[in-house]
Amino acid sequence: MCPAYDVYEDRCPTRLVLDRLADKWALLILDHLAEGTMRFNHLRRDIKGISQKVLSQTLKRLERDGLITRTVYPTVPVTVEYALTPLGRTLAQTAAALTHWAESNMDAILAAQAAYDAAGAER
Amino acid sequence: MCPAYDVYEDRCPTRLVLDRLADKWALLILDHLAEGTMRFNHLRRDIKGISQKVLSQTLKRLERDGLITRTVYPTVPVTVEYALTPLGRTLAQTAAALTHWAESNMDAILAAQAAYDAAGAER
DNA sequence: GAAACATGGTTTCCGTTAGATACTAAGGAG
DNA sequence: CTCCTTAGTATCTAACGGAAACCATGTTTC
Repeated sequence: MCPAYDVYEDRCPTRLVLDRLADKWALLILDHLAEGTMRFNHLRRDIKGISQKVLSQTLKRLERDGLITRTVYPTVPVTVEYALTPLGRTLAQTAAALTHWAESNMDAILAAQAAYDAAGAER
Repeated sequence: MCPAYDVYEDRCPTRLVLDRLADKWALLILDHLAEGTMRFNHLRRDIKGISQKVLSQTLKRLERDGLITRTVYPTVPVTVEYALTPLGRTLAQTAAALTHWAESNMDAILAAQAAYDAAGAER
């Protein structure tokens, strides 16, 4: 047991959570669901490049963690809606900070990579 | 090209960055380096459970992205120090938000998982 | 003089995972 | 009768991560 949770400890449960949060697709899904309730194929279309399997798996994990809700409507064909829980909404804000950081600092990173690769090529 | 960067676009470079940031080990390393300059084995000891290979690879990627610096001192045995760059420091703040979220919301997530698993077992 | 220890890695192997693709069920449109 | 939609599951393969061994180098120990 961890008296106080500590992500640096190997067996601390926070590690399990960090494993889940530190996932590109989970962050994108949470970030996107912050805009409102969405259906499976809607998410699949908007989050370009995600496969059906990974989307399905990631949604299931997020539901298990209590971050999103999954509501099935018995229409034909069946309709399934995903929405953030209050807990998920707090995390989505943090996730948004990460995606914003990425969008804001892209240029600096691309420049650093170019400089690094150029220095490496000279050797 | 993305006129404005957009993480939802498949080929946008922000996706590459998000891939890198959304990595458990990278987040922990950045978060830990925020406390100050550190050497290889120091990081390895503090971040419990990380393997040498993964630590080495992750440090290399972070250096290439311009987030950390790597300084070699020709002592015996050789000393290598890692430190955050100014860019890395801004990201470390965001990373800290994630690890803090994990530590703060552990209980809620564990409870959600238990409830989910209990409901699933009944079926 | 060989053996052990410290540093900061690289190499090798193996198992899990992710991604691509194809398929399912169940009704509606053409 | 065939194709379209919905929300997934099944299957196969390629890539990735972790464990452990190995490397170079110099100092200390036996």
